[in-house]
Amino acid sequence: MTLKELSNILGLSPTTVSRALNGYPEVSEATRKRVAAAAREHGYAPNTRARSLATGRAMAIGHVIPISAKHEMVNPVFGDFIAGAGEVYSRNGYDMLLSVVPDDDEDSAYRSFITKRNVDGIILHAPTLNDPRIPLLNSLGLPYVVHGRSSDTDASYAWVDVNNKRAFQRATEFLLDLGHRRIALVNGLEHMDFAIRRRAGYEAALTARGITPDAALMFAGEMTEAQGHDLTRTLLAQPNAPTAILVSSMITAIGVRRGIEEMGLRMGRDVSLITHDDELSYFRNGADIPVYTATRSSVRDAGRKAAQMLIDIMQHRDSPREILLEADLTLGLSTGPATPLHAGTR
Amino acid sequence: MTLKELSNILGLSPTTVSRALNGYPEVSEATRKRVAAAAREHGYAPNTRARSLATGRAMAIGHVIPISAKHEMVNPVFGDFIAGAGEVYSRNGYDMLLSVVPDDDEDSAYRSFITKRNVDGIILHAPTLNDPRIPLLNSLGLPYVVHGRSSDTDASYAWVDVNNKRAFQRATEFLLDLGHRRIALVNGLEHMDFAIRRRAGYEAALTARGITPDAALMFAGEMTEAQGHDLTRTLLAQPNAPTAILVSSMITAIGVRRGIEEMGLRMGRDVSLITHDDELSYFRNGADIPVYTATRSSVRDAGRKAAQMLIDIMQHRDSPREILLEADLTLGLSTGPATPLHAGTR
DNA sequence: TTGAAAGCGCTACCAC
DNA sequence: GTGGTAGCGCTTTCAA
Repeated sequence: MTLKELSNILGLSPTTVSRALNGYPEVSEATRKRVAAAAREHGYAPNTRARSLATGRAMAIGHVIPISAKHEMVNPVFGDFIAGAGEVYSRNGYDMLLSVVPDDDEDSAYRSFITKRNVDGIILHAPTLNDPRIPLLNSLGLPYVVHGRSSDTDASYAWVDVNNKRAFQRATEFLLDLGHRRIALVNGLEHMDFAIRRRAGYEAALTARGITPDAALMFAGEMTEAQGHDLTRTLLAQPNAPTAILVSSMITAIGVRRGIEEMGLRMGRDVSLITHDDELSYFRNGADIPVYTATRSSVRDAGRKAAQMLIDIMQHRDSPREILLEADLTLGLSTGPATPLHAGTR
Repeated sequence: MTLKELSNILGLSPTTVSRALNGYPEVSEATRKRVAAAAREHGYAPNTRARSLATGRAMAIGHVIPISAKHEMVNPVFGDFIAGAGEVYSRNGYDMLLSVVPDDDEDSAYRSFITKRNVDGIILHAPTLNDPRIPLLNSLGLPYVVHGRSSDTDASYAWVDVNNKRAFQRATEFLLDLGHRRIALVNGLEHMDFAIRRRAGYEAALTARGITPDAALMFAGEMTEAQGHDLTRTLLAQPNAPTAILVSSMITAIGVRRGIEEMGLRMGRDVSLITHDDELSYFRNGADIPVYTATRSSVRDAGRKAAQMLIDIMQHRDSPREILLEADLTLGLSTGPATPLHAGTR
């Protein structure tokens, strides 16, 4: 069913039908009703391609999802972000275009979005320190919003971010309050902006209590299970092992837990683990493990906010261009002590 | 840069330039070279919208990602599947359109894809028992491939699936080999087809050893951490507790682990856990926990295969319409005994 | 081997 | 308030 066919059925011109359907004011109420009814009856919906060719707007937004070229891993938070953004898009009539590319070849994806002209805007994921894509997009002149921030960039840009620094600062403080002094940090790769901020929060909390961050307790790497496992075994086998571990990713945390298990240690008794994800919904059961954060829901919320911001930008609506979300922190109580561990405890 | 502008620069007609760029045979080699060079130089790429309006092909494929209306959770495997599919799409010039919808309102997404005519094909995710979307899509006449299968459906359809039954059968056999007799199953919701097949595998393995599946040890629910945690506590507090737990999801397994920790039990000593995900990469370290599967990579592979199959269908190419992938099983060895647990062990 | 022109389905300008 | 019509940028006959 095309606009022309529909207008023939109605005995109206395509012009009028189009106007009626698109809410133009100069159409009589009676006609509008009649047109709407006929459209519904015949299951008419405008052809997106034709419309966007005529209007010049693609009514679509592009997401470039980088995957680690090495591990072929997709960061699970993207799913949450995408879900939040998708909600807002569909409410506003936008389509979501996804482009999954190895993280060593992202530029081409952006350029292709632009030259093929099939999106009106872009969400930029996983920004790094001084991210080169920001000046690239600025020069290309395509509206965009960054999911995260990029430290050390001169360029200005619109962004939505979770307060990673504050979240990690609070988590660290929590462990300090429990008496822990040797707290390890298992972080993401530190060219990623979020990882830099998380470390900053961790260090700030330690420093505020007069503890000098110990390089031997800080790790940055790909957020895989294996990484978490291997690091944990190494860490806990040290003569001066940490009593608590702060982990930057749910996936890595699985490996960390396994490492702890393998060492024959018990969570909450021998070692405390805080993971940066919402493992908290069942905390009510009186677990003796400190539990922290809710990034999954924060990330979904960030998706909603970023999508709305981008739409506002594209439609020249005035609204904030920088949004910092708190990670909806919830901390549990631990009954576990903070005694040092020794090699070979197992 | 439009085709017309480019043709003006070259002193050729748009027709010729179009033909040269699209590999039509009647263009002279010299012209083709000249055109290609100019296109590259001026960064010309055809406007997707215009092209697809002219050809009638959208050059895009739609994915409808259902999210649990209750939990707002996105199944992490979608990320892996999408990544695999995206790879194939971009190699073949297709865009990927994502539509994230609550699982109680999926029909509208399919219909909208079709009426708006912005995709040439669809990948159907998360099929249920006798999934109504299959006849719907058959009647709509849009090419599609199912990621998974739908038991009890008369209709025929193209699909790519992982061998869930065999994977769970093997995992169960592995636990049986270790001496376990009371093995719990923490499964996904059993209107989902994959969950039905997993249970079938579990039951088949038990039955083959003369063990009658015990309804008190089988659970089906949303695959959340909380679910895994609560179930595990309940399970292990029973007088006749299981000695091993087979878990259907990486996320749920996190909760199960926590439940085990909270009960004061030790993995591999008091209880064995097998999770359906690739926790195996670091098994070489001599963990004493049985470890199983590699769905993440299988799922990515399924994404690739499904995308290719859909493209083949759309381009009327002959190829298999049903692909069953093995889950790339790797089983570790457990040193854990299979002794019964008692309430209050903690 | 190349080009002119129609048309994909829609919007938007200009008349009435 | 309604309708005619010229494009949007491309592909695809048909003619040369």
